[in-house]
Amino acid sequence: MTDLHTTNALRLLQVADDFRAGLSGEFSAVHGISVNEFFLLLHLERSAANRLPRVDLARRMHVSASTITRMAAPMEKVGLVDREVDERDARLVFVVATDAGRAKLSEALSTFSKRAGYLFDDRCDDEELDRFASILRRLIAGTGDTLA
Amino acid sequence: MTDLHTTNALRLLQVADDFRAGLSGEFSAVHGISVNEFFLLLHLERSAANRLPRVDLARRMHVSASTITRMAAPMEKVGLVDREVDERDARLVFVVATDAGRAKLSEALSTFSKRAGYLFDDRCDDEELDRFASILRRLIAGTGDTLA
DNA sequence: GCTATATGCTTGCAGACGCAAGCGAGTCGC
DNA sequence: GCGACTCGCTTGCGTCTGCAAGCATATAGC
Repeated sequence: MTDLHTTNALRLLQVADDFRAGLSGEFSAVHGISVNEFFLLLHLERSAANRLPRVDLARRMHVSASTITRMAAPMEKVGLVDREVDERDARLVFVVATDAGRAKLSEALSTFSKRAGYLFDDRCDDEELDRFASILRRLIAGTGDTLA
Repeated sequence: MTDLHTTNALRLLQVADDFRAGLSGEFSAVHGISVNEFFLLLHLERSAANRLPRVDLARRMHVSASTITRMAAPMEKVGLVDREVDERDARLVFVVATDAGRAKLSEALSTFSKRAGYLFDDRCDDEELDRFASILRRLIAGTGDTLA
């Protein structure tokens, strides 16, 4: 039908969509956050001092700067993140994870891991898992932001 | 940091997002369609008679029925798809690909394959590609709709 | 045949997002 | 210093999407 590259890309997108759709439901029901909010918190945790400028978050998350502004606002209200202005450069506004934010991330991450387990367990042995991770790592390379 | 299942799932989502973001720009610029419209056409092509009930499309594409309604309308206007009502059951409204729709899909698919080539080429050898495809196929299994 | 229920589709409304414009803050050249 | 440019953030507007309600059609029980 089509070449292997194409088939792999199609399957990749489909698996990712399926997984994300499953996550979305459980996240909003159990943790009260969206998948994007989860990733925002995760990016913060993986960063230097639990904080990132808004423009950095936007680039890492493949969303526009305005989306970060509008995502952060309600999260500040609920106390998941705080707002910090850089002392040197007043243009930079950091999104910083609060203790509550890190706790929420931790809960959500365990849900994430559980579903990741459902996805891979009984479908891959350990060696395949390693190879899979190795390939994915190379496919990410070039974007810069690691996250995993 | 975290177990391999989790790492793989995170990387999977990230690679898929990166790839989809890249596609999105080229699709709208070169072919004048969105990524979702591309997938709609692809699902039709992969189906029995180049046509599917709207509710089926919705399930396969992980979107709501209303989204299909609103996606199909402008595509009918442009002539990419047609509308057919089932003779036996007047509730079923099929979305059917026109010749123009299949041609558009063919163009877009070549763009898709090109980008899939960029993604995998020089990063995986043939054996890895096979293993990758094998794993992804198993990860999809269970949803029913194949697509690839 | 008639009512009750289920199914597929569409529409009103609200939420999330991108783009472009606007504003404040920093930097460079003079 | 001072103007011109750049950069980060926010806001207005249009688009896309999901959810819930409504409508039309089909099916089951009587």
